[in-house]
Amino acid sequence: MVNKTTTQDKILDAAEQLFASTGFADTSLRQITSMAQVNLAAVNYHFGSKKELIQSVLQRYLSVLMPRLDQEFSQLLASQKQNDLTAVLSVFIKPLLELNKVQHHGTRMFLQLLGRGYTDVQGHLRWFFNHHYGRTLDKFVLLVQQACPDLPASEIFWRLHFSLGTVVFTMASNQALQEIAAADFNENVEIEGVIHRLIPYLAAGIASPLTLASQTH
Amino acid sequence: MVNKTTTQDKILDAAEQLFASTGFADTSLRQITSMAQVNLAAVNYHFGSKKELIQSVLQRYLSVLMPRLDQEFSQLLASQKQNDLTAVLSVFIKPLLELNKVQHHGTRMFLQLLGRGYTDVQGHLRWFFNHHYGRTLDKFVLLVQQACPDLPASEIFWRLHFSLGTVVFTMASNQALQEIAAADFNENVEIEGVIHRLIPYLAAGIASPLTLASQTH
DNA sequence: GTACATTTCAAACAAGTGTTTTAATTTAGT
DNA sequence: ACTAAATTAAAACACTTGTTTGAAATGTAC
Repeated sequence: MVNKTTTQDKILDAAEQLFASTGFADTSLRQITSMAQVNLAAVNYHFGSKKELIQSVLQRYLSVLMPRLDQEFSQLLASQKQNDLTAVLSVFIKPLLELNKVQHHGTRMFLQLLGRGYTDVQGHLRWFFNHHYGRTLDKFVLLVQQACPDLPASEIFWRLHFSLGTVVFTMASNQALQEIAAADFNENVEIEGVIHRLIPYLAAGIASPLTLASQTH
Repeated sequence: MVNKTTTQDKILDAAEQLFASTGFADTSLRQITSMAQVNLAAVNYHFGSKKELIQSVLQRYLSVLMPRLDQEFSQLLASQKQNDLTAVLSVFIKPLLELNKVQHHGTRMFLQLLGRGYTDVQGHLRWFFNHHYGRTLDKFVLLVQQACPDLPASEIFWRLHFSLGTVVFTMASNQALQEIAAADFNENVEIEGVIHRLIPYLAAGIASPLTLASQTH
């Protein structure tokens, strides 16, 4: 037997694709099982419920990505040299692009899914993520604080969430954006190109000087 | 008879609140009509369909906001002086905050709805917006281009969408963010405060210098 | 090959959805 | 006050959703 894909994997692959393009709420189990060419009941048999299927789809990527990120963060924290913001943000690039190895269109799909996960959110995904990977996130925040010693913690909080918005939104609507860019500017940017445009934008925003306005409000 | 609120308004008020907190897809007409204390069929009678109700909820704000913005943009375009980015972005502040006059928690609700509208999007809202307010949007893009003459149009395209992501995401999760900020930093920031933190962040990101990386990808 | 556990399958289930229908009621015009 | 239009009301409709059931099929160990 060559290259036997299990029922679980067929479901995960189909679900991933449909969730990314249609969202979690607007994708039915019947769509998923039909595309995966498995029986409807297989989802509940193998994953328990739709909610657990959603988590499994994300977990397939997160379980690879997050330990890698954690390791990179720890390494940067250990090296005592002064890290600038661009360097800290660039840590994401390699681990993210390596997701293409776990699945065919790994990076793009995963980021799009992550976008969906944060916007469709009813709560359980947010909890799931913080519960499993909160420690890793803390290391990242610490690195940003070290790179921006002049910014108060509250300001960094807001700016990191602003940045999260940029990333999440860009990735959730990545496909549409790339199509527009291709049509309007004859630009064929892969996901890698978007990431490289993103980092200087984010770095400039996060490190922007404190203004009088932002202090008095 | 004093202060008679029509059925339509009762529906709009309830729908607005539920859409903002639960999203469009996850809010049922029965929830809406029950909160509004009107008959279920009233939605289809007065608005035609759920889809049209969603558009009406947004339209109540957009029909006030967009003409005001359009006027401000035209005014800036007419004045021949060199506009810097912060000035262009600041144009949004006053018209946005004036939405509080059309409804009690106007600005916050509207921005949260707008966030939902762009993330839940199945397409019809995006079309609706571009169809009605595309011209106004073009003026804004022109102003940004004038403020950043060194940036190619394609780069501006990407950075404006990055910024859109920040705004949309921040507003969609505005309530949660304010609660966290209040708990962690003893900060009680109103919507106005968030906007004033947002503008320098966005301005710095949009105007960030071109790097080698962003040019070669 | 028999026995046991795992997996697949078709069908039904219970609950929820947006929408339509038909009749009752209220409102407005003359 | 009468008539006609606009609005409200309760009920049913047609459909989709996630989940469960119980029997058939498949795989595995002895």
